[in-house]
Amino acid sequence: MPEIDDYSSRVLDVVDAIPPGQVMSYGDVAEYLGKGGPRQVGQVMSRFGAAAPWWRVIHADGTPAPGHEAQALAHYLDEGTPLRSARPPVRVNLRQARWTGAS
DNA sequence: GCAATGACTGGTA
DNA sequence: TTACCAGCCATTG
Repeated sequence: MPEIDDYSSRVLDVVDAIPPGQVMSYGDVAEYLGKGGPRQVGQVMSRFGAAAPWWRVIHADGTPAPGHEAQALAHYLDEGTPLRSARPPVRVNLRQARWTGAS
């Protein structure tokens, strides 16, 4: 198990705070933290994503993490996340599902 | 210090 | 819709 540094810890904290049925883009998370960038968030998710609801963090175009599309889709259907496309390429409707930190 | 790399993004064709 | 490109930022060799 890799050690979790402070930045990664914050990223996971935000991801964990995303309510079911909603998502955030990598860029959104980075902007929310006010530090680093989308690539940094992605790197954290690749390392520690397993310890958080990674399927709620997707690309700006609504597509989930590569290599986990089927898993992500299963969670979306289970949580009722608004989908624009329920089959590959799987795409979440960010217009509705986007979570900015406001409850 | 430089170059390559990656679960990124937005624009253009 | 997909494909390619330039910009972006931290990590790694």
